[in-house]
Amino acid sequence: MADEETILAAATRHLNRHHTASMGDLAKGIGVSRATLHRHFATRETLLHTIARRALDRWEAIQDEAGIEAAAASGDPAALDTALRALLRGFLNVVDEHGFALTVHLIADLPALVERGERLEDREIAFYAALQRAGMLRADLPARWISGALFGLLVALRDRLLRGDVAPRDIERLLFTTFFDGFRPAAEETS
Amino acid sequence: MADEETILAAATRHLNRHHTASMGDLAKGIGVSRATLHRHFATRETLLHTIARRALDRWEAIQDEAGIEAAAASGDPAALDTALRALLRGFLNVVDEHGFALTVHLIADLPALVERGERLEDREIAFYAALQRAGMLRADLPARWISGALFGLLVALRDRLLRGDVAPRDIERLLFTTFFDGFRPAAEETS
DNA sequence: ATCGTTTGCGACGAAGTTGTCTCATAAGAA
DNA sequence: TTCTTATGAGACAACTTCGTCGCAAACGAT
Repeated sequence: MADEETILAAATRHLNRHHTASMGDLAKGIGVSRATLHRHFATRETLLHTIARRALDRWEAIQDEAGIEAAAASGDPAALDTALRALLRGFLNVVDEHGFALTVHLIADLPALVERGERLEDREIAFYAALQRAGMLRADLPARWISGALFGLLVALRDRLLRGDVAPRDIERLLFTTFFDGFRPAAEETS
Repeated sequence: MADEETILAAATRHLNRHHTASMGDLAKGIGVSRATLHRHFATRETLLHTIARRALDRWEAIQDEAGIEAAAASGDPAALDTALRALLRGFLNVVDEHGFALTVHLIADLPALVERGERLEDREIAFYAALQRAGMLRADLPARWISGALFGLLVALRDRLLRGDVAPRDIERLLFTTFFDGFRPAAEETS
């Protein structure tokens, strides 16, 4: 019953909703006793850091599976485009479990994790910069802002998902078209 | 020294950084004693709700000053465009003080505030819908998603501001162009 | 100078949380 | 079955936070 991975996922989902949940709250939400929770994670801090580490693992895996480094190195527009879309789809796959806005605060006190997060972010920003050089993304905006804006869109998407305002099958279209095109109507040839 | 408005603003800024700060932490961060803090706000809950109420006040004022209701009622494209830009600028003015992502969680336990937030959100969504009808915003996306995405962009902007990644004077341009145009490069006539 | 107000400081009990422990029970493998 | 392991329930002290209080000092207006 007590698959550690299961506990972590449940705890993450619960923390997504109630950021300040105590160990007792979490145990109840997960469906295990507080003692069991403590057997798996000696400390509340340990649990939080484990969750954060797992989120970073996922993030890194998504980047790797999308092949952003190879694509950036190649500079090939087609490869870059493919990698970008794979990256976004990877984020969408975990958008419901991982509270992106939350993760950052979970690790604020552990320099090693903070630094690892920054490395992942830098790697991603370098990828966006490559996309800009290849003409696949606007070059008149900082690559760092592209990263930040995408992050914000994912946060918003997750929020809307939680509130049931958007359907899961729509999120890919919403993210892609918003990220690429924004909200200005396509210029039409007015007759 | 103890202007209540000053205390609220300082507490808000501090909570933006440390979501779980105790009354002692807040008092220290603000620069007053814990007793004084309790004299102004009997309970931590009271303080949080006051902050949330203030955020809702600001939000409503921004909507009012932008004149989104009149613009939506008129249906006039020019008026709608003016109101939209005023709305965005209004948000930008408070983006550094108010943690948008935070506010929602502060009021989660007070139905009256939740409801008020939903009313403001609905009013804004009606405004976006009017913009869509007038052809000023894409009509192929839910107005509710427009609202959410804008929210996400503001969260991201605030985050980048806090981290010093973007300059205050750039945020208006970043927000406007991202919101309207996204990150796809403008189609160029390749020679 | 004096009075009234506000503030900081320190203390207090009440309440909640944390981490540890014990014990009885349930589950599973040999 | 029997033995091993994992679990739930409960109790425990240590710690933190909270809300309140009393008191002395600082401040401001008259």
